[in-house]
This record gives sequence, C-alpha cells and structure tokens, in this order.
Amino acid sequence: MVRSQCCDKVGLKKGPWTPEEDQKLLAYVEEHGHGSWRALPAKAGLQRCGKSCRLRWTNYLRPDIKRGKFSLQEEQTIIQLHALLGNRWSVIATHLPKRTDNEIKNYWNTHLKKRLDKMGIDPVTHKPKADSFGSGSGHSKGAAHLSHMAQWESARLEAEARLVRESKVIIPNPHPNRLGSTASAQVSDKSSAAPPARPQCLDVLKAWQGVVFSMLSAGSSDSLESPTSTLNFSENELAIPLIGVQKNSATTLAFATNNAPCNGGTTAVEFNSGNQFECFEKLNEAAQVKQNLDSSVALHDISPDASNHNAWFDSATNENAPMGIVEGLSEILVCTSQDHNAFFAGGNINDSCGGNLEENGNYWNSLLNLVDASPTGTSPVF
DNA sequence: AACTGACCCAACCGCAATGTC
DNA sequence: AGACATTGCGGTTGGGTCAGT
Repeated sequence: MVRSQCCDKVGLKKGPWTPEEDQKLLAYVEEHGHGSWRALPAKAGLQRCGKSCRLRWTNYLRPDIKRGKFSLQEEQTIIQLHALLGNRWSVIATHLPKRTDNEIKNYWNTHLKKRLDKMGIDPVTHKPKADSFGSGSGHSKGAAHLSHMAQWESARLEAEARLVRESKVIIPNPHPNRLGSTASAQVSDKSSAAPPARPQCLDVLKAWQGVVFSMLSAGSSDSLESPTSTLNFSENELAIPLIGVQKNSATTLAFATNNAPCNGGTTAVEFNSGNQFECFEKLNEAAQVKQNLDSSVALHDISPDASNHNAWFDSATNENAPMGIVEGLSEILVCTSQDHNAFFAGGNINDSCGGNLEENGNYWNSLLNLVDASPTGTSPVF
C-alpha cells in the first residue's frame, strides 16, 4: 500500500499552530463539522495537512477538553488503569472525561512513570523492580489468579472504552443538555464529539480497593465481596456461573437474559446492573472476556447457541454463586505465594497467610498512598 | 547576565485498523 | 476480493521554558 503523502506536500506548514490557524480551524469545524479531514484544510483555508488539523482539533481545540493540572483522582485512575491496560492510552482516556489520550500519555511519561520509577516500581509491570513475584519456580496459583483478574479487567475496560467511543451504549441520561456546546453537537465525527456520560467502569477500581479494605476489616472469607466486577453467566435460568459473585458487588457485567435493547443476532453485555448495554454483533467479542479467563472453563458457558441468539445471560447478582475469581482472590489474599514482595510495602511482611493477605491487600492502596503522599514528587520512600 | 541541562508538552511520524469503492 | 483512502493510535521528537550554577 502506498502511504498517503498528505503531510509531505511541499508548501504545507508544520510545527506549532498560530492563533490565526486555530481560529480558522475552529470556525470551520464549528460551522461545517470536519467531514473529511483530508479535504478540510483547503476548505478552511489552511496550509496544513488533514492529519495535522485532526490532531490539532482532537488534542487542543475540541470544546470538551479540560486542560491544566491533573487531579489526584485522575492520577489514581491513570495509574490503576495503566496497571490493567498498559499503554492503551485511548482506552484509558475514555475513563478520564475531557482528557485526551495524548495528554494522558504525556502526563504518564513525564510525571507518573518517573514517580513510580523512583519508588522502585517498574512502571511497565507495576511490580517492584527486584520482584520475584510470578517468576521462576515459585510461580503461585495465586499469581495466576491475579493475572487472570487483570486480564479480565483489561478486556472488560477495553470493551467499555469501545462502547464509549462508538456511542453504542444506551445510557439513561439524566442530563440531556449536559454537553451544552452546539459546536460539539454539530461535529459528526465520533471521535470529536463530546464523550457520553462517564462510564461507571471505575467502580471496579473502587470495588477492588473496597473489597481489600473490607476483607482486611472482616478478616473472614465469608464476608468477601467481589474484588472485581461481577460476571454471572446463566442461560435460560440455568446458571452456570463462570465467576462466582458474592452479594453487594459494586459493578456487574453480565450477559442478560432479557430486556436488553439489542437486536436479534447480537449478544448483549450488560454493565452496571442494567444501566448500560453493549450489543456485540460478534459472539467472540462478547466472549472475549471469557477467553482471558482460565482455559479450563468451557466457552459454552457464555456462548448462546446458534439457535438461540437472544439467549441472554442472567444479570442478577447471585448470593449463592460459587466461587471463581472471588475464590481466587481470597486465595491470593488469604494464602498467597511465599514470595516476599516489597511491593506491598504497606503490609506486614511475614510468612503467614494472614500476613500475605495484608500485603496483597495493600497492593493498590500502598501504591496509591505513596503516590498520593507525593503529589509533587516527594514521597516518603525516596 | 549568561550558560547549561532538565523538564514539559504540542506536534509529528508511521504502523495498524477500518471504511469505501 | 483487493486496492486504496481515511482514521486511530502509540511512540518519538523538537522547541520552549525553567531552574540551577
């Protein structure tokens, strides 16, 4: 394929945008929408390539962009999502309203990455640099469970991000005029429009931390809540839960049996107890999360058979659901690997299961507390 | 005041994915 | 089905700014 030469044409300007150029682009997009970015520069009277215009609009001129310092909450969100998603900035950006992927990426590279690095945490793996966790002969079952959880959350967050990007999500909007800007409303491009209401996916992060806290408080596996979003799989009331879910979970992701606003031939994924749905045209997309889970679990657990495309999976939280990830997590937390892991710096390091419970329980909290304690980069640990 | 190096971030580059004909 | 166009995305760069000497 021959690469587009749009930005290589002689006479096209590169480099920083002038206020005049910004004004031209802004005025044009507000009046006409951008339509084809390739054709836009000529129509708008700009000596720029379409790609440059798109970038400028997306990262700077869009009316729904928030600029300035990142809040503590935003920092936490970035760190947590990065731990789950890696460098998938566009996905992360969908969970940070009004922030662009470029801005988040820059902030990560210039601030957060260095901060974690100084703390002795590998900003790529979010593990301590000298970590032996999950490596060598000591690879524990608990580590595998944790890895599965991360993969599951990663897949789920990506699905939600896609949902946001594609504006497929059906969200009861309590603030129909929230966007306010007619300019943004006129923009036809999905990537340019103001994002819909913030997905509630971050509940999973809260839940993750919350359950850790509650577990530490309760000290009993009987009182476990889901550490992650819940996922129930039941078909025609014949529930074969893939992942056990305890009551009071904060976020649910389920394959619903009914009342989901999807057409036949699609598979609905319900988020947050029915507040949001995404319709997967491809079953394998809906099943993607499954594929990130333990291979020992059969795929048919979540796949409606061909004769029953609308066989939704029950979204109801099941108090009696068997243990799955919850079990895995509790196992990790209650009796995890024997590896001493300095990463869980907030915990009391000892060889007992209880000690490791506390260590693991402080996974996020330790990390975030350290970061929180040093918004200007001066952490107690360095 | 001048120089230097670190830092920051807007913008660019190029690959991949997706759309269109 | 395949070629081409367009868009999305993540990595990288380069120039402006600031702090330290």
